[in-house]
Amino acid sequence: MASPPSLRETELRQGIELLFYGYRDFTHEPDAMLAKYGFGRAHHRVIYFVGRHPGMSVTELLGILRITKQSLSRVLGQLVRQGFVLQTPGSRDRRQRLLELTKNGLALERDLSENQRRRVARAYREAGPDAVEGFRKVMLAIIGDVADRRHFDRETK
Amino acid sequence: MASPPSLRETELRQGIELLFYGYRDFTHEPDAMLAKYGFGRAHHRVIYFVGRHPGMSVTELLGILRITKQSLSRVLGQLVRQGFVLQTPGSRDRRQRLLELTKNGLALERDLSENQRRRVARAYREAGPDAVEGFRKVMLAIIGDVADRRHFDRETK
DNA sequence: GATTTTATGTCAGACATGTTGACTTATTCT
DNA sequence: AGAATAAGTCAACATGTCTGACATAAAATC
Repeated sequence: MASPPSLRETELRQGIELLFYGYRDFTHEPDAMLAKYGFGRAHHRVIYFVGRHPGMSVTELLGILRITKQSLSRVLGQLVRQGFVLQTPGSRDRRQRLLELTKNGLALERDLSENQRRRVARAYREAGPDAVEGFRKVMLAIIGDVADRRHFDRETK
Repeated sequence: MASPPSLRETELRQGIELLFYGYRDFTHEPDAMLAKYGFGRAHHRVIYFVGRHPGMSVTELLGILRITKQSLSRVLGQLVRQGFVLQTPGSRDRRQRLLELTKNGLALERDLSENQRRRVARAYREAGPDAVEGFRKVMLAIIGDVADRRHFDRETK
């Protein structure tokens, strides 16, 4: 038989599994809601980040999502054609297509995020403020990209 | 203009984004490693859980992954044919195909998980023991399925 | 012992999401 | 004028997921 795992290894394995199960359950219900519109998780991500950063450019969105523009193009095109996202040429740089949610897009965003907000809110309430602070610390440290960590610094604004 | 988000909403939105960025970065490097074998994230999950629960049945694995058997079948079939997973009929119930990793499978599992273990280890070290305890509490509370939460109760064994 | 349920596998077809590569258009920068 | 940038488009393909239908073997039940 192999030697039993050390306490440390057990701890790390638990961390890995918490992330797996947590993310699986975190995305499950929104996925089901999106399916009713014929959309998938990719649409949710676009709607979420456009809602978060109204007036952002396509390039900025690509930088957050880390997918190719061809992948984005399909999803974004559907959302624009179906009236959830509006594109307007940038005034400073007219090559840009600045993105924002339409009224319908805002409603869908609220609907989708509401579910995740509720889940996170429940978890935060159950776990308590100190645990929340610990959760934030660990998740921030898991995020490898320093630029991404910065999203969370000034974000009390 | 819309009213500014409450502190509580900002907090919840941060939680949502921490999970998005965290999971994206958590899976990014293993995904790249798997691509070299022509495998994807689904293969990783199978290898991981079979390694964690040697001798588990296909039904048990389906219960953890929450995908259909047709989806699993393709991934599992590749892993079996390429000699990473071994199937043996159950002795008690000979309908079952009990799953375990081969020598190659074990090596691949170590290779893949090592990356994630390192990332989690670094995050745990940076954040400190109290933060880790908080992280565990919050993630457990995010996991909706009570049966899944139970994985983590007795898991110090 | 006959019937039903369970565990697993398989085939076929579809869809969502992602990739690479090549090319176009409009605009801005040098 | 020429190079670089922002965005879009077309084509082809890989992966992972799904539904639906059906097959086989073994176990459980009536």
